[in-house]
Amino acid sequence: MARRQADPDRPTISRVAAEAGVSRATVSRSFTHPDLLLPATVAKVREVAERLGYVPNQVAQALSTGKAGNIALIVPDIANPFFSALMRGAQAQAYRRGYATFLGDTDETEELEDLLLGKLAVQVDGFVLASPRQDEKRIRVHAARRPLVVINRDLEGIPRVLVDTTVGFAQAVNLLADYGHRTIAYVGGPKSSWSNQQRVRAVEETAAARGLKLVRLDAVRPSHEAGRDAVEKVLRCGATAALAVDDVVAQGLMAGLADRGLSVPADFSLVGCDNVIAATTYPPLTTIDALCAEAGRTAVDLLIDGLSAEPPSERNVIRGELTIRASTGPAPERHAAKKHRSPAKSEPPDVSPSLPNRTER
Amino acid sequence: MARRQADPDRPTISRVAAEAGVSRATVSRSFTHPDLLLPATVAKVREVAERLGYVPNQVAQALSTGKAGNIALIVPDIANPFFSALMRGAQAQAYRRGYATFLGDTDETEELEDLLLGKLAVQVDGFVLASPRQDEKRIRVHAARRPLVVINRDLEGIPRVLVDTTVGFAQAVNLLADYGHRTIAYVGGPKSSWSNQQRVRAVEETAAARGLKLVRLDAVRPSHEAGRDAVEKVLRCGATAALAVDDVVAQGLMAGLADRGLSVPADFSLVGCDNVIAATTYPPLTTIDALCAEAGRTAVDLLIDGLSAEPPSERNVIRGELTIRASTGPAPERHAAKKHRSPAKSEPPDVSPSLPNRTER
DNA sequence: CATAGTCACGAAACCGGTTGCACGATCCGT
DNA sequence: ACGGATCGTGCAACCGGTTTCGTGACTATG
Repeated sequence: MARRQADPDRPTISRVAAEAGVSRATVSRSFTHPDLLLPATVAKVREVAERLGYVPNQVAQALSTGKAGNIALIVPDIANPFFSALMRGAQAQAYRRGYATFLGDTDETEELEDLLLGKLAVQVDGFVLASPRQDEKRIRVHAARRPLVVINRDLEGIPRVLVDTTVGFAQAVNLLADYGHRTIAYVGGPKSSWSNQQRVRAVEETAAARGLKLVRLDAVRPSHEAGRDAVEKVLRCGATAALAVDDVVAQGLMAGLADRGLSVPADFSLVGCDNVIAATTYPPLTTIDALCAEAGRTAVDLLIDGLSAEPPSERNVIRGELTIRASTGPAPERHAAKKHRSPAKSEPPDVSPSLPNRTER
Repeated sequence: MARRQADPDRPTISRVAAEAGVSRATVSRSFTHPDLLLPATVAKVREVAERLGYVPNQVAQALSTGKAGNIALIVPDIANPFFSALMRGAQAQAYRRGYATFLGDTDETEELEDLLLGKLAVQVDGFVLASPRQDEKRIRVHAARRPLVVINRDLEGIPRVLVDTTVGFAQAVNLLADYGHRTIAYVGGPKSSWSNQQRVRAVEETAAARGLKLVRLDAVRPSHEAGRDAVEKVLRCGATAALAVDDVVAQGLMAGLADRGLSVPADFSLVGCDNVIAATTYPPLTTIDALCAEAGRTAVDLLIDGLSAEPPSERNVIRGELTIRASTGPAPERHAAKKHRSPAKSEPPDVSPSLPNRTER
């Protein structure tokens, strides 16, 4: 026996019980069900516990009760600012509600996602799974074993929070149309991404409605390089504006355009999505706010609420709206695009009928 | 009794033992000390376990052995790309070595840092504490209770990994001097940040050695806004180049300069630090590579190695070197700074001779 | 062929909590 | 004054593993 406990002087429930002259059960109850005891008893136990610096051992509690007091957050890529922001919101909320957070980075692979969900299962009371890359079947298997809230994937029967950017993308396409752009491009992300599919659809529909020519390009992994590499194709097809699946790709596009001597928004207009690095680029990106932090927070609330009560409202939609900054402007005059150097001082057209009034910066 | 276990059909060691016709002890040993058993027995148990889908319950193991199989990663701000990158490296390495990772975001406050270290202590075998904001005393208290590896703070007696950017900053100052800049600015970060202190010193020394005038500005929190806001002061003091405590601040400076119609590097040169968003700005930032992922990985290795063997090498220095990109160039001609529009195609001067060799501490 | 020494395995204690049940004390009604 | 609730607390089982110690079988030795 006597495997050494790592923290040797940490008092246990037995020590407190002995010191206070009560049983271990009473000490336990003083903390978990004080209403069952005499106030005087509770006070005495608490006093002794305080003096000894006793803190219940969470691992033992977890084993005994089956409640770990932990949740896990599984994301495809920590370094992607969208997920960083989401994690930040989620972790803070979990902490506020007394839960500690495990972190899993799946490196955008299904295998790791599956493995992590399996490995962490015992240690947590539930999962927040952001933008899963895995197929639906496996997700359902995991959801059956442990409470699980999904972010940005629409799975019937599983509690989920969805950031609806369709309205935002429609607004963006309308903005570009109002600005006189006739050919626009959409630079997309992974096929398996629900967000991407949703955005594609919104852009296609609105472009059709406004009679715009739309060119679709797909980036396998949504990265800066992917954006930069897409520029050539975008320009070749004659587009004068592009919408990107996220801000990172949009920033990549911006760099690629700058490399070719094109300036934004004078020569080309750009719209991102997420609003997470959008304010820090130059020029600041017009983008659809994905309310990442709120999504993370909501997912955690949903999960934790669902642990005590019955599973909560299943489909929670957060609507992201367009935030207009400086990367969008009037279409350049035809065939005068290159080396056109007027700072585009013209005001945005009055697009109010088709636009929200939210015009930051 | 019968507090309900959350995962009802998960087989336990007893079920496996019964099914295999052996005792629980034997099942346990089949996994932890197979050398003590007959190969045939091990094979049989393994087979049954496999069939039942048995996986040892990590919580029970933790309680019994005192080894949790978890580590915690405490950072001041998840959303800061430097820490994102670091976490990515750390988490991946922990996973590779069979450890799960807790995540703590301290929101740049000492209090949360202290609280998180306390709360998580039972659940983890050790901590990686990145860029602590807390005072040394408290850190030592925590280090005494649990193995702890610090990143970017030089605390005698505590295993630590330090990203030494002094050489890189010296190289950067020399580069600027060679380019003909006479007045340069350093835009710093939090006082409590070891990295910042170290960088200040390197810049001061090298600037003095090269006879440059140096202006120091401090940003309380290293953010984009802080960088942007610093531009006015920087310009007012006549600097033609600036070094920033990190890439985020540098990017903020870039935006502020652009707002004033100044272009980089033609009118002003800029150097960042970390090399984490540096390649994605436009123009790409000259920066000092802080090898974030490597730092995270090293810290985790140090920590885990230290759990079995005796505490490892204490002071581990990773040297970050200058990465020259496009944000640095020749100093503009005097009083001709504004609206100067030559793309500065000149090659960087050869900076090697004036570089210091190893300026540690 | 008796005895000591190995070896593989099982019984049971233990990690540090929680909780069902029993028991004794107090309180109440009649 | 007595019987039955009610209440506060302790006993002991339990969560699911690990590990010490002991035991019986088998082997080696004299």
